Amino acid sequence: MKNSDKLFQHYESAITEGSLRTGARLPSERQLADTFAISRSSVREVLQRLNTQGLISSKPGGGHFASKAFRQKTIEPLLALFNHSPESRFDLLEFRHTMEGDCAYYAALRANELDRQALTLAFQRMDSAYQQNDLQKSSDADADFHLSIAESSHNIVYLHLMQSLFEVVRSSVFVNVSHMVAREPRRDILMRQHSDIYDAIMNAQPTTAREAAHRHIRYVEEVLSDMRKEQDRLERSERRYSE
Amino acid sequence: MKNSDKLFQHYESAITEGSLRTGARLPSERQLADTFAISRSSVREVLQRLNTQGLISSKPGGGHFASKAFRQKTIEPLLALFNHSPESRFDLLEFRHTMEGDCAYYAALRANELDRQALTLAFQRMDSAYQQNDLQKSSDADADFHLSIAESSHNIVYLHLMQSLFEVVRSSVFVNVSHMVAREPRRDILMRQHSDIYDAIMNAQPTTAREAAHRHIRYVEEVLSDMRKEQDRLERSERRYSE
DNA sequence: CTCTATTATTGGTCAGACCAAAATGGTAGA
DNA sequence: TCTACCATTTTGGTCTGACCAATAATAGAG
Repeated sequence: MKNSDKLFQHYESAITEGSLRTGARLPSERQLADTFAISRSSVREVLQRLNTQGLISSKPGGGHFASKAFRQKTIEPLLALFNHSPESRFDLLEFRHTMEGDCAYYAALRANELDRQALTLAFQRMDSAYQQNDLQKSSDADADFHLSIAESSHNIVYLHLMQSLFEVVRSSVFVNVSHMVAREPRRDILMRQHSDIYDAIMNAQPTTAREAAHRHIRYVEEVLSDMRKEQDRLERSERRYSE
Repeated sequence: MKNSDKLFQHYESAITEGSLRTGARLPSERQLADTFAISRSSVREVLQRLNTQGLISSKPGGGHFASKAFRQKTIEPLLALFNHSPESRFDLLEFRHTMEGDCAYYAALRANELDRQALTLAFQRMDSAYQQNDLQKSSDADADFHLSIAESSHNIVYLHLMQSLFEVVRSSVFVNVSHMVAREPRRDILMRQHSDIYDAIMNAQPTTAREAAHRHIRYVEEVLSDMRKEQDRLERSERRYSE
């Protein structure tokens, strides 16, 4: 156990446990170095670590201050990716194109009676959510529907990945379905596509199911691409006005 | 924007996006300080930050390495699954069947000159490893080859998942290639399949590449299935003797 | 007492040094 | 030819002392 770790641990627990109230100022770097009997360089490295964990914030010339103790859970790797390279969203869709197709294929091939019941339930919930025009509920039900398909595929890897992906999608505003269904024609088209996938699986037609899933993802891809262009235009016009 | 942030950002994205492979070694602190024109202290503070984010791990006297813990998190639950329900290995192969096909497809579609060079290098290394009959080296080179394909696909999600999967494969004894290549005819067949994929990508024939990849995975599936039956027989006979 | 200008303190950065662990390379021996 | 061992170099970890710019504290002028 390194000596500097003692300092880190001390303040980590002090802040997360609340014994250091938010906004409280830490001793100066030189003082910390003195009291903990380590060099200032080491102190600074510890402070940097606390900083990246969001436990403190630093002001040049001012000091280091305990900040809100919310410890951000380690970011989901894929999510981290999305946050600072937005174009990767289309990479995700490209991958979903691959995956959802085969997933639906295997689901149509293997779904048993229990799977069919669960799938039907998810489908009906999604249908009513769409008709109620409840964006949040629609989005959740949509995810549930796709997850049910993954479960019906009886392949643990597909299920696991689908869960992870929707975790990402849920927290990524852009890819979220809720923005797509705002316009009615889109909503109907989407629902029709879902219905196609559902029917193919229930009728045990693997190839048809795969094709329906492909069509679905391709459409989502198109809509998102359109939305992106729209947003770009919007931003450009805003820039024009602010100049 | 601090100057040292450039360094942080550089390696943060490099690791999350996968352009730095798991376990890859970063330049030494002194060298980083030199190339980024900042002091070694600042470099160290950045490295500490990367460290607390779990992006790198450091060994005294050794170096700083792109951490595998990061990617493992995506797949951790999957890994646990593998260990105590062996039949899920075939689920993994089923998924690879889906993924590697399209991955090769996009690689053939998009590989640029740099990708081709890397791919060629990986292919040659794998070839010589197979011929030397070095099981460990073959297995590593095999993974490298498939990773190079994922890189050539220019899709971050594919790359990320492929890396994660091989992390699993590496730690799962069974699916490891090394057990397959023990028999010479299999080795030759595998190498021939790899060669097919390689050629298709280099000749920019997406559909051919996808089919070659499918054949490859299907063969792996068969071999593993045979090996499993063999092992079952072995265990049964052992039980007979021990009774 | 208020406002301002000076001073001290603080974080941010740098350069140079030393240590111990680890990797490297070469050499002697089998 | 290959292997085991040792010396050298490289690397991360730590320390010291210095300088700058932003901030906070203080003293002095009004």
